[in-house]
Amino acid sequence: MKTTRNTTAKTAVLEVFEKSKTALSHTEIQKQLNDICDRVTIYRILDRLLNDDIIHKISNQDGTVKYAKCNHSHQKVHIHNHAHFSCENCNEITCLETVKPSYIMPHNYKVNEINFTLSGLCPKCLNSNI
Amino acid sequence: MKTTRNTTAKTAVLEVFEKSKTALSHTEIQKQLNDICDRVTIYRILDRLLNDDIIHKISNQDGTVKYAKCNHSHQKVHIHNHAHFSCENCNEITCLETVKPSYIMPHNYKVNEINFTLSGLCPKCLNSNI
DNA sequence: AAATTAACGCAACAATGTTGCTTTTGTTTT
DNA sequence: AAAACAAAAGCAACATTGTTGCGTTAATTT
Ligand SMILES: [Mn+2]
Ligand SMILES: [Mn+2]
Ligand SMILES: [Zn+2]
Ligand SMILES: [Zn+2]
Repeated sequence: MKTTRNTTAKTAVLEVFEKSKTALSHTEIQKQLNDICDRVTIYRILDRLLNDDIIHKISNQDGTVKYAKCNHSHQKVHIHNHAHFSCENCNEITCLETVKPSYIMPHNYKVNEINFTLSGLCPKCLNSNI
Repeated sequence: MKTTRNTTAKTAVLEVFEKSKTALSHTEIQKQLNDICDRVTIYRILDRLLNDDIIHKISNQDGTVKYAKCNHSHQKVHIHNHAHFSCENCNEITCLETVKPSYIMPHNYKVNEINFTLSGLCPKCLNSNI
């Protein structure tokens, strides 16, 4: 059985996530790490963290991919049913943990996951744009 | 004022969309066109069709980008508020024109657009997997 | 038919992500 | 504490996707 190790790079990446209030792209993580490791290493760390349900991936409408820490209290079954907000002005993506959409599906579909992203102006940008 | 022209390549791309029941990626379009034009040309045609609200763009959770024809009856204000379904088995993406999520947002956000993608098994794959 | 310019083809480039292979390092075992 | 083991890192090379500049082609107007 394959065990996971706590390397310095992985710890550093986790610290970056811990400090950030918003979701982060691979490039943003790399910049914050000040090149303490190779970019491939960051990709592999992200893969592991995704696999261990420590972070989740958010694909934005514009094609950018970001990652954010999961803040669930380690349930057995891990479901990401919350929405995300993408600000058109500052391009920050935040988890909206409280926003869970309700919807009616046609028959004969099996839904395993949902991805609900809203875009517009975040509170910060809305206030500064009065 | 810049006018748009009906070129053979653009007409061919539109025909591909017309024939397809599912959303198409740039690569899928290129294959169906049998290289009648350069790949850059397809990108530029897609840009124009997006701009003219003839197609809309769907970014999937896995990072793939697809496009589908808009089937609205040319309203003045164009809103894409329908959901999309992404099949984990056949990787097809379809518009769910009838599925429109309801949700409650926190204050101080201005929502301009929503992007709601569900993934799982489509009716076709669900039936063949019994 | 000639003029105009949107659109095309091609080459070059950029961003993002993946893979193979050797070396390093975290963890377990002796 | 040293040796053994294997996960993870580093590095180079490659793949995919999308963009840009520029000379040429072709759709549309005059
Ligand atoms: Mn989570
Ligand atoms: Mn539409
Ligand atoms: Zn903002
Ligand atoms: Zn399917």
